[in-house]
Amino acid sequence: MDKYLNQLNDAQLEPTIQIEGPMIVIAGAGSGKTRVLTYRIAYMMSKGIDPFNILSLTFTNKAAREMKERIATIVGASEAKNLWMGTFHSVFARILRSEADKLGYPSNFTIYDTQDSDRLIASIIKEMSLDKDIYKYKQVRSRISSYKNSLITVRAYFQNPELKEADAMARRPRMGDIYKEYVERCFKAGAMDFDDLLLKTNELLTRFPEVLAKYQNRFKYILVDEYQDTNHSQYLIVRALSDKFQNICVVGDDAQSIYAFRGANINNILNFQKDYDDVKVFRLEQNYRSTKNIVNAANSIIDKNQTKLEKIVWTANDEGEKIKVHRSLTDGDEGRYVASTIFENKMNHQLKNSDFAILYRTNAQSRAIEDALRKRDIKYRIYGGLSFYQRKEIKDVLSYLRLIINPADEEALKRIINFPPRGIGQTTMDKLIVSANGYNRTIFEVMKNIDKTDVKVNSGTKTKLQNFVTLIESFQVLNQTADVFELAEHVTRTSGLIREFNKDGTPEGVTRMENIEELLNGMKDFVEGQKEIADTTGNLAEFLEDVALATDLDADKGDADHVALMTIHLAKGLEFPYVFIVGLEEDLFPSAMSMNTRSELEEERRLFYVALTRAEKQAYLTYALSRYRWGKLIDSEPSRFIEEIDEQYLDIVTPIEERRFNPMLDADIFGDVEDSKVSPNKIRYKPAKKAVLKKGNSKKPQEKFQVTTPKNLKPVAKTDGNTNLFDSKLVVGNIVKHIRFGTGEVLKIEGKGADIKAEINFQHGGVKKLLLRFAKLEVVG
DNA sequence: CCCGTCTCTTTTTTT
DNA sequence: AAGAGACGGG
Repeated sequence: MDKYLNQLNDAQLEPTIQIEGPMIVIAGAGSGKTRVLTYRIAYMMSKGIDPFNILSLTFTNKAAREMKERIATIVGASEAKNLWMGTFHSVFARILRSEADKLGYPSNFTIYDTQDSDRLIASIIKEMSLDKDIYKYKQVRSRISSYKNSLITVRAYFQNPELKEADAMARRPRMGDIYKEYVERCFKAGAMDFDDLLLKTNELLTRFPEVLAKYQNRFKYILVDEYQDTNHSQYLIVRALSDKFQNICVVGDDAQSIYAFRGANINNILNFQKDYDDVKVFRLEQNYRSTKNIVNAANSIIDKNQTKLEKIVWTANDEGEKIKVHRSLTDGDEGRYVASTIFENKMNHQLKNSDFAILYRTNAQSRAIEDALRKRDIKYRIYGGLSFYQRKEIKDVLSYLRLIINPADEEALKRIINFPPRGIGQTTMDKLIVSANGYNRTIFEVMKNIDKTDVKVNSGTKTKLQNFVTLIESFQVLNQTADVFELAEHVTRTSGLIREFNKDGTPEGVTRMENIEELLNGMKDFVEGQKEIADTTGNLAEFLEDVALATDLDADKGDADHVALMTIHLAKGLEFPYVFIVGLEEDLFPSAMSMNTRSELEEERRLFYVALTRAEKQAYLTYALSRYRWGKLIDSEPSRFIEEIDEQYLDIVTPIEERRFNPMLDADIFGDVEDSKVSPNKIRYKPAKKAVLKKGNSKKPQEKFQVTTPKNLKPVAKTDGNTNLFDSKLVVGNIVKHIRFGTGEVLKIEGKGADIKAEINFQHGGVKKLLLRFAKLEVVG
């Protein structure tokens, strides 16, 4: 153990060997906090503390797994295995399963994901005949979510006139009724949503003192990582569990609090010292990750925030390169700049793809970057976005499995009862739902006992319903003997899913089949893996729970060498030698949704801080002057965050080739200016006085507006044939190739911006007008 | 009841 | 640009 402790500096060592009592470690970015947490747990175990008594809550399951592995190498795998480690959601889901009966839930309750919740809420709104434009299901869901995270139960809601008033003011007086119905329907379906996993844990610990005592005694030592991102519900769980022994160690960085949108309360960390007596406070301020330029630049940003704990992050590392700031004309150009910069860096410095990360504010931004990377043949992987388990075909398979272990699961049932099509339509479903609500039974029960109910359907439909029930029941029988993989294979074949996805030979159908195959392989791995672990049964319920709480980060297939693409939120806790932060534009980052209040803006700024501090050697900030958003090309202006960085740390680069003129685009952007329809000011271009744009670039931005008119331009010859022409320089006379129509000659180009059309005379198919935005054309001459 | 087509909305971030 | 809901023909 000593050999590990010797690796720590004094500031890190102190909290590592402080075992008893409440304590907080305020850990700046890159200050080695994971190492402190890891060694601290190992140290505790080396001092004889039973791992069964240690609960360690992390932000992702991946973080937990890695930490566990690391501890295993120090104290031995058999000991480390007994640690309780995981996210709030996964740890307490596990506890809830074993205590479920106390709350009236089955132990095999389903976990509803966001999509399930959305669908249920949407159908409730419909059943209640409410106006769906006023009661938007996503808004309703997030409202319900925030009630739950603040521990406002349905009863509490109705007891609080202020809440009712607030919803009534927002023109949603029925909010409470929807909430009530939603909670009841979840309960009846034997389902908990993400927020329930925390809310029900609180309920369990408050209503059953003996249960609370049991877990207090079990978890004598509690550690919470990323404490700045805990919400009220999580806060109360931690308080309750740590109340008896008060051995609570929280670690976090208020400057990296970025989850307020899902209820995280930064005050949890700011006020921790008031919550417990004699709190020991430790600060980790030396950054080991990044260069001086990066650390100092990040400090200069976070300085602009008012709400923060005082700390000084510093580094003994090299000065390093300045942060490069790059402007592009379009998001497509931005992608190409990133791709070519990665390409050059790899060549010049012998780097791997995995040395690079590209971070963005919104998932939608990945597309332009992907295109550029693909063209450069740079391997990449997208993290997050639509995760594997949320894809339609995967959710379909999983819904069958969910229904097998929990036939009450309403959302799973509704999803698959008519997929593949079985002739059970909406009309029948509506009747079933009404009846089920009337009898206070589940839909499945009503179907099963259809003759004893008041449901009026014709005999054909009745047979179809009975066949479906029989199908599911036959799966249930098989589940007694088969493992997850065998069962799922049988289900996909017998249910007709495979046939359904196979029937159209479209590329889309092929991808779907591949995904199902991947899912089955994953199940096989799961089954194999479970055989090696003694205390688990490897059953279907466990697989589904893993899947429901898996993050995309968890599913990392490891070894492949790829550039990482992800949102900044997902990048928290990670580090990369080279980091590109793209789309640094007003309304995008900071997001237009989050600049209305000071605190929202401060959260965006913390997000930027998180992004920048991921970089070890070099950071790039890029922005585009115009970008496609919801299908339209819109102008953007550089993010205020660029200006907020002390300019001594910046290097403004905008290479010549990236400033090349692009007739298709520029005809529109600049055409308006020349027509004087729009004053130059309205083109949201930073005025020259801004330091950011002045420096390092002899060509002043304003000059660009007078550069030229489209007709003066000679089209640049295309080199790579695959480019979508909208990004390129199509002119009259070009010979192009279309996937369906074959080759043809461009006769005319008309329209502006997103609506640019080309009239093309195809050899087969004659003259067509194509929207260049969509047409996949290749220039051949 | 099914399915294709059209229109409309929607996009911030995630366990 | 993609999904969800509405609509209408079969």
